[in-house]
Amino acid sequence: MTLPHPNTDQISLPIVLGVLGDPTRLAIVRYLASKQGVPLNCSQFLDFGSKTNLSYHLAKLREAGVTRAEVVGTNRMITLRRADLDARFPGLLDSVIAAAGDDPALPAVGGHDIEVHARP
Amino acid sequence: MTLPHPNTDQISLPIVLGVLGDPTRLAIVRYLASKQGVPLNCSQFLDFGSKTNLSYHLAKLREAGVTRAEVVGTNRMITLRRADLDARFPGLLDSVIAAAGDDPALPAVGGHDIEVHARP
DNA sequence: CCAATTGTTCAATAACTTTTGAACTAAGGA
DNA sequence: TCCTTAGTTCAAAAGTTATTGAACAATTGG
Repeated sequence: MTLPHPNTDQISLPIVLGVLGDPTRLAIVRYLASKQGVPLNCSQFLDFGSKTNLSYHLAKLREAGVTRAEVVGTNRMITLRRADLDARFPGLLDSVIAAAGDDPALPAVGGHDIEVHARP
Repeated sequence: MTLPHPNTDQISLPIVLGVLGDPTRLAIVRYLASKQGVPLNCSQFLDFGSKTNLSYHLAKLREAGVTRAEVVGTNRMITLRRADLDARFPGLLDSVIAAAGDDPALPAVGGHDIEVHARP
């Protein structure tokens, strides 16, 4: 019940760049980065597209090695493969995320920052 | 007789990433970077594709703001827009070029390094 | 002027990408 | 067991991208 992911050394630069060169996927990556490693399930990206469409984009990100998806019950918990990407392409992810943050043409990251344990 | 280029502030992150997510164009950018700012004409990229195909890829790079093409006689002298890209997306180009250099799946950059003034 | 060099444009084609809705699977809770 | 929630798969449609060869334009050198 585990989904296929490339090993760190199988992650390909042109594939990663191509995958990040899509506004929807870039928004997903930005959102994941803003959550500082907290895993998100697919439904939390519904602002960025339909359920079917997200399934497609999240599969692309996973197959490229940008994200990791862990099966937990009926959920796929999704995280950025930050350490793996930093090991493979030092500085790349940071500069992409920083650049995306500065670009007013891209949609602002929504949500409630990194308030993980919301108090009632 | 000047070709259209985006201004620095018009350079778009997803477009740049998408354009770099092609092995031919990534090879062109690597090769330009290895030449340290020395302008190259299109014919010097013929290892990476046919003349027609290069015209296509070089136009993509130029329109994305990754390269600059200056018309000099019948030549288009091509340079990387390093300073503009660094200003717009700090660290991005450097990390891409470094990552490309480490990736054994990509073709090695050929040519004669930065020996600009070859002595007879 | 003539020929060679440099690169573009065009049309055709093939291949890939994105998006959609309907149908589906799989786990969890009542 | 039945229903709900979470997400995938499939096929179709639409759009985009890459590649090619033939024809073209523009400059330069003889």
